[in-house]
Amino acid sequence: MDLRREAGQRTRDALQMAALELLAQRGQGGLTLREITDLAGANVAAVSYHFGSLKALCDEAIEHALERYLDSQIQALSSLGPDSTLQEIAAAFAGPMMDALAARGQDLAVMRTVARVGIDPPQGWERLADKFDQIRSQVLQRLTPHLTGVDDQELIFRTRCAAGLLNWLVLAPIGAELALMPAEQIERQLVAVVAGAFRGAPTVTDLD
Amino acid sequence: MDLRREAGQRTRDALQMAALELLAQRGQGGLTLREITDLAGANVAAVSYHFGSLKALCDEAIEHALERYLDSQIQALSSLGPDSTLQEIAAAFAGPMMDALAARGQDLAVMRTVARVGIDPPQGWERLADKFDQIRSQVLQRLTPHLTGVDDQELIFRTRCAAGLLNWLVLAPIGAELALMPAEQIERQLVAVVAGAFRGAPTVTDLD
DNA sequence: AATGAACTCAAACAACCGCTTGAATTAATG
DNA sequence: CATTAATTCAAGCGGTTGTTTGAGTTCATT
Repeated sequence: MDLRREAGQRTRDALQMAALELLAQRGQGGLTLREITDLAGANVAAVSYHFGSLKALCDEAIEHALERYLDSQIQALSSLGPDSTLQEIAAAFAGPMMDALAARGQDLAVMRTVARVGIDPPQGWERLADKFDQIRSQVLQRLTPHLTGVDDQELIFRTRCAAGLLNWLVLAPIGAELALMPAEQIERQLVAVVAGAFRGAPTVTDLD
Repeated sequence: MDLRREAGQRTRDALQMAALELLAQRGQGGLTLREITDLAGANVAAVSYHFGSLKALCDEAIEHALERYLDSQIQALSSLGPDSTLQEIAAAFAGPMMDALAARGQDLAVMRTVARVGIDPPQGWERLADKFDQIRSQVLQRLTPHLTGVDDQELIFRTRCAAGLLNWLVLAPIGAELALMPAEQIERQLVAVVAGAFRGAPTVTDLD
């Protein structure tokens, strides 16, 4: 029982990759069993055989993509020094998304899928809630020294705004334009915007 | 020929409103002919009779919503004084979205539909390109005096980031949480973030 | 009252949906 | 070589999709 199982795993992976690609393009409701199997070069029955149902396949692909993204962001944030600047924090926060935009390929599909999940959350996403918490607390911890006058609730709000901004960039057609810019230019301008959103510009000027 | 035509217009409007509501909830691919007609209290054939097809109905509802939003934002921006602060510009820019979040109702459906259009653009959106240009040039004109060291391309980039941030807030589930906050708190925190994104936080500190 | 246009309706249409089935294929095991 | 289990396949299942059709209803006009 070797070659058969390897072949099975291969079609399993191909199905999951095809599902991810279509999920990134059109979201959960916009894909079809036949589309996936055609793209993967498999038979329609392979989905039921390997995953049980189309929904189970999509759930697994989404959760896999989401976990992959969260881990990369956690790693980027935890590699920051203890006295990092606002721009360094922003660069770490936006890093995975920027890298995906520059690399195109499968990473971009992962990012697009993650971003779509932010709009239409799947049902099992609570299973990854601790990783979200981990990211949030890390960002909060790094951000607090730079924004002493801002309470935690507002810092979380700004972090979610920054995350939403990034998700938008990879999802909207502007992302295609972005990918044409030199990577260093994307990096510079994006870090400036994200750091600016973190810092904010309150009406009552209580900044340092 | 009076009462009959009025009744016809009534079901036409009901269909368009139902389509808008479902478009806001689930996007272009996630709605069904029967769902729309059920919500509107009409027969399935009414769609073909009044609009020709489901797609034509959706296109009309989307374009109507988009035009309504663009006009409200143009009006908000043009009511700004000549020497408005960064926060006032941000408030005008985010105004329509904030108002919709506070009002709930049909305006929110318009905003959600507009935001979804930003991700999956309909084919006829070029017809409104001049209104997009109008908004962009107005924002640029207001923003330039505050950010003398930043070129137009980067200002446009920051504007699109700010727009994406707003779109994200009305689309993502965080929007539901936002609506629970006091309107003044939303206003204050959102203006701070948008103005912060406009201002940016470049690594080379060339701010005033 | 009769005509005719504007509109609505239940029923049906082909096409496609996700999913299942039983046979065929493949490769490890006795 | 015969057996057995894992995988693939074409074909078909009931159900739903968007759209069409022709009869029926409603109301202004004659």
